[in-house]
Amino acid sequence: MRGTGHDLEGIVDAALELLDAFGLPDLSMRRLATHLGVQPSALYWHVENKQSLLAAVADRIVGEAAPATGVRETARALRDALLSRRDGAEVVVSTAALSLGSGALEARIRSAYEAAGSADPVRDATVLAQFVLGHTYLVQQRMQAAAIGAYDADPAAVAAATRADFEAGIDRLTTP
Amino acid sequence: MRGTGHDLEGIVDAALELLDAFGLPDLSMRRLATHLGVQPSALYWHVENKQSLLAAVADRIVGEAAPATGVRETARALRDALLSRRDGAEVVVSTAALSLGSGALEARIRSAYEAAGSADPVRDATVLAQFVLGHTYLVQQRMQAAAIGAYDADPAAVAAATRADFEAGIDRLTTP
DNA sequence: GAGCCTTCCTGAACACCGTTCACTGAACAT
DNA sequence: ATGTTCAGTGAACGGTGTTCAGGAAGGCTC
Repeated sequence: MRGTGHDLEGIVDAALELLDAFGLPDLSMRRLATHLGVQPSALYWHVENKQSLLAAVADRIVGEAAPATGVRETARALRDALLSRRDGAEVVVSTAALSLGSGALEARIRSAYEAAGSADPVRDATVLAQFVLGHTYLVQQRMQAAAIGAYDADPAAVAAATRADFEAGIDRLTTP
Repeated sequence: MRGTGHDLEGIVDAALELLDAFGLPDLSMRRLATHLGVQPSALYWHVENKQSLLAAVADRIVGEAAPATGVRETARALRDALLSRRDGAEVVVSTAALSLGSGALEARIRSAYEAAGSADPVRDATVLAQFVLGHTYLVQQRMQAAAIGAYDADPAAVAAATRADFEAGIDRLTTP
């Protein structure tokens, strides 16, 4: 059903729904196809790979980050964007080499540094992007672990504590 | 054949060999079993999961980092340890929640901070560990991409440039 | 020495996975 | 009418992690 007219955008939409609902490990091409009312092989008309599909998903996640002015604000907006989708950080990081979903992320940080008059915006952006991605990946992993099993219970407390960690990090990294 | 006497340590050894030889995506339980001259199901007597196996591998990778004194030196030693194994950073990061392979990594950084008389060693260690892991993961990904296809050719040049990025990062993060 | 219990492994199966490929319609252009 | 392009089907291929009943071998106790 749903007959005709699937394009890459619609597929990415569906993938994001499944991602939020079931998480990255359970986001399979077969599941995605079923969700779109289509045979799995049909996806390969629109998409070359699962990898490239995930890259498109990563680009969308990064692209949905709220606009912001200033380096710190940009970093916060990007962190929030990754955290707003289940396994968002993992998707973006794992497709960083091709996407460049993290290329887009780094580019946004870089232009913020340029606007702020940095002496070496490329290096500054590289370093800050590495911190943002590492931090967010580990935080999200920990939040999921807290949601499932034991660890240290309350995810809200985890969110607050990690937010403070993040502020400490960008504070050190953005004050020369 | 090879009859009796496989323990977790030997399995981790074999897994590390396969990791270096073929990379993480091609490190399957079946391949690992074949490499040990054993049926795949035999592995599950020694190991609960593939995940927990990878966690043990991650612990080993981190544990092999050279001893070092000082925060910066510790961070460098850990980065080198992750880079010395193919896909080492990915293995450590992806098993961070359970391992805690990154727990061990963070603990080493923390004690370095304590020895240096940090006011808040826990937060400092968390932040620096997040940077080290994010940086190393992305660097290793890029180096592999450079080794395979295009990107920007020479891996040695990539190594030098990323090393400078790393120094810039730990410099900012370790000077209050 | 006989029986048992623990340790380690086999062999087969289950339910998936990403991906390929020949083929089929429908829509549109000539 | 005819041919081309778009979009999707259905079946298959080789691989994956994991489970489970069973079996062989060594050490313990009676």
